[in-house]
Amino acid sequence: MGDLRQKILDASVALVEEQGVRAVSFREVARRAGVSHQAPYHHFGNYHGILRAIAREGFAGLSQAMNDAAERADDPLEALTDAGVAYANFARTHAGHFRVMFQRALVNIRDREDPLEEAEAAHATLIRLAAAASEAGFGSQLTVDGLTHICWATVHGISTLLVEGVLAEKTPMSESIEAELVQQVVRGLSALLRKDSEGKA
Amino acid sequence: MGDLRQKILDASVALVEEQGVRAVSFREVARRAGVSHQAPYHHFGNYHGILRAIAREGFAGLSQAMNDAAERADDPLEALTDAGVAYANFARTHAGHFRVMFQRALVNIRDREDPLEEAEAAHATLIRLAAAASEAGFGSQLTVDGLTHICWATVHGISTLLVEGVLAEKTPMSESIEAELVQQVVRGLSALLRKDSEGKA
DNA sequence: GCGTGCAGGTGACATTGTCAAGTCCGTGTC
DNA sequence: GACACGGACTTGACAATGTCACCTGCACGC
Repeated sequence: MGDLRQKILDASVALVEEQGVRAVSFREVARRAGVSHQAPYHHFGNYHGILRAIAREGFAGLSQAMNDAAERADDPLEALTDAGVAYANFARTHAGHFRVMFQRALVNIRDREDPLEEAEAAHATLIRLAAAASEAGFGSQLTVDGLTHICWATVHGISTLLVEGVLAEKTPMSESIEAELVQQVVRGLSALLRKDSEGKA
Repeated sequence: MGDLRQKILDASVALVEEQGVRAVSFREVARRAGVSHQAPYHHFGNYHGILRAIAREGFAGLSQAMNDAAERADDPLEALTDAGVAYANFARTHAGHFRVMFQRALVNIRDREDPLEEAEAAHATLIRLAAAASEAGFGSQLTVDGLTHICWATVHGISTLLVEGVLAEKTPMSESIEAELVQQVVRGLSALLRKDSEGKA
């Protein structure tokens, strides 16, 4: 029954979601998993090991969500757009993972020895999709890099604003309103890019 | 000589900058300030009190940076754009504050009793600038809310990506490259908005 | 039969946030 | 001048945390 590892991971993610990263304690997740305070240590080495494992899981899921969404689209800009929506929706529905993935002090994605391959794969997907859209003529007044960075920044920004509840005027927002906000922002940017390419033609 | 409070605050911000929020310990900041482990308690009530004070300071600075930048511009879109650049540059140069400001588990901006006025002021500035730009015809295919959210998301996104070092291919980026990236992203979006309004005219 | 290594447990240690008392000192007020 | 008072800071204690060193089963190869 090697499922203790996963059980600990799930308990940790749930804790991050409910009370933030600070609430994740080695001993608390052990308690929730019903084992001794040293059992997690055995699987993850140390505290950062748990966070790193969460990030791995998160980036793998993010990659898959983006790729799945992009595959179903039939135009490079739409593929980029749909992947962006998928990115933000993944963040919304996996707040626990997302909070851990992008905090350098918790997980160093770019550790010289032992970089997070899952993160690099997700990054590669983004770059590939943006390059395809750029090549197809979208965002013609921007460089490839410029297009990539604008798209990433916008999608990442709406994700963090939602995950941290910054946009909520009061009390938590409903699921559907959050989903609409994502559409508004990502499709809005997409429309600007499309119009830009039309103007050129 | 009531400067202990500020000294503790500065030490805390420095710690966040260097090692992340998790490194901020009541006792460590006291040690750095050369006082007993209970001195900070006296000024801030509890651990979250320090973080809250950091957020206050941060949002006040952010507001001022945005307002100063917007004032110098002579066109509503340019004002919005310059404020966006100021937002991201404030984040870059005040990473310690920025990390604390937007984490709900650390500081609840929208606490029902005792909301962070400084944060609300910054929010109001953003809304005012976006509304002015929208009224002037920029982003004509977007609603006011849509324009606000896209701009905020993009600017906030590039800020967090830079602050957390996600964009750095390897080792820390140089100051000037980061500054260029901010310009690229924010002015890029601005250009898309301007072009959008031209098409309509 | 026996060693080896993995999965997990026990107990200890320094360190943390917080509580409950102190001490010191400047500022009224009588 | 004596005295109460409250703010600024200290000391000492407590439970909880991450980590270390070491122990217990137990499956496997030979």
